[in-house]
Amino acid sequence: MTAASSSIPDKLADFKVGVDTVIFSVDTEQNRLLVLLVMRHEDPYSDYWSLPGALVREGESLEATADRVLTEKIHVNNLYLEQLFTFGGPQRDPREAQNAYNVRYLSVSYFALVRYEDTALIADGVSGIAWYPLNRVPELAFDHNEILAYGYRRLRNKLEYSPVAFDVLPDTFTLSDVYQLYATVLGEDFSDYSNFRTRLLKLRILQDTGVKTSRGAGRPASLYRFDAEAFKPLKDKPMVFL
Amino acid sequence: MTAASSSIPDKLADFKVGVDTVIFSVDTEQNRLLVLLVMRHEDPYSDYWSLPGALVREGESLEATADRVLTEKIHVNNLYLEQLFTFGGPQRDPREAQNAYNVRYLSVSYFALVRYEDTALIADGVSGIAWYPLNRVPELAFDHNEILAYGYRRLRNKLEYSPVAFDVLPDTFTLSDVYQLYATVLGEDFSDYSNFRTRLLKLRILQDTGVKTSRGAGRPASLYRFDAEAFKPLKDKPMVFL
DNA sequence: GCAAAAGTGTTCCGACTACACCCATGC
DNA sequence: GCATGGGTGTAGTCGGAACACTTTTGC
Repeated sequence: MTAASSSIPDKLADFKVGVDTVIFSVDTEQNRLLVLLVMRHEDPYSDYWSLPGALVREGESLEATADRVLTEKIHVNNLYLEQLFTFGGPQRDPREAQNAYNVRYLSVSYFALVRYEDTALIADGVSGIAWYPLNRVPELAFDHNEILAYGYRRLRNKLEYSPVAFDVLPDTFTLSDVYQLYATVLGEDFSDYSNFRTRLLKLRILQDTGVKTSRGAGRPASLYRFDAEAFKPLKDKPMVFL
Repeated sequence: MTAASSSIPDKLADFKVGVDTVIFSVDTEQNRLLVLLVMRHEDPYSDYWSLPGALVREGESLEATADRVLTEKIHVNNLYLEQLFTFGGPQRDPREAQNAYNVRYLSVSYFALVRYEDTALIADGVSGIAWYPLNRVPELAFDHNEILAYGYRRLRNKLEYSPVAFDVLPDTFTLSDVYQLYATVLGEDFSDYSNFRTRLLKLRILQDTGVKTSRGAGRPASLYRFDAEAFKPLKDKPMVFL
């Protein structure tokens, strides 16, 4: 880490480190992008919605803390987890001012994408917890609106440049499932369906299982499976998905 | 990196926060990409090269700490500074084990790009400090090789998707100056010079000053100036530079 | 003249766009 | 049949890759 400069008269700051997670999910029924929020019940920002978070415990890695936040709030089967950004300016947390020991709070934010169908909110009766459609998110505690905005930017990028989508889709899925997911996150006007389809298949990372599925009216669709092996050579190559 | 053992009580960890900076520079004379390293003189990792860093002081923001590291080591005129990643697993720093109070060290890494010509290393006589060509970097202290690798990835991305290059170039420059910079960072085979030239001019973000400059043999080149106004509308748009 | 560096133009080809159109199902 | 959603094909266009060629300097 750091070379402790030999001449430091200035006092070093003491920190508690928090992990705030931006947890996204896609409601494929209603085509909405959701984000998980929890209601605060303590000062500061009591009665404000906020991103789920926790303070890092002894012996616990940052990522483990993020995992703990997730499992405390939802039962997660499959997900994608990635570090976002670290906010650490002094005075970003009002607790610092009130604190006699002058402890600072640092926030390492993580961004997660989970399967909506496989998650069950843990209703503990007391603390409110809810999926919010992204466009209806209220004013949040701390600088959480800022963190959320940054997380959303990152989600869109991830979707365009990496196959995260298949982490959140079921094992087998139709091509319009994929399209719906992309359209929900990126906006309706991101691409024509048939062109999207062509480009996606040209990547040769999807296997046609041959199985057809019929959902109401219309021609039955083929079920596809993500081929992790076929994707490997493309890993870390410059590539665009959409 | 999940280390939360269940036997540990739920005590919160106490942290000191360090800022480690990956400082890049381009030696346009010799077409080399350089990174700034400092020699450590204390345990742990005494006599190892490491990234310049410092611990965050009371009342000091993370970015201010990064700035302090820069000004302590070099006189900087123009630069680009951006947060990279936060490394915070337990046991990444050997000092943690020796420490009776069980204080953990978190490292927030920053990445900077500075003008080689405008910087002067502060030779304090004691601690070694040097520009290393990227391909000759030795084994570094802590996980600094990892941080450096990540910083290099980010530098290449920045160059391709944003006009950082013009932050490090002089006010006026020739088109091959720009090309040299890109080629040095991205590798010789990233593009043909004339195609690079065409694409760059098509962006219409460079003004031809009309002034010619002659450097030895060959036809004199036009000096261009970066037009920040013309770039504004392109800001945050999806665009590729190279 | 020749070498060296700057600057221009041209051809080829693949990718993306915008559609039109065919196919298989429920009702 | 017809509406609905799945799936295929095609013509036009844009932009990048490769490379030949011209221009202006130093020597």
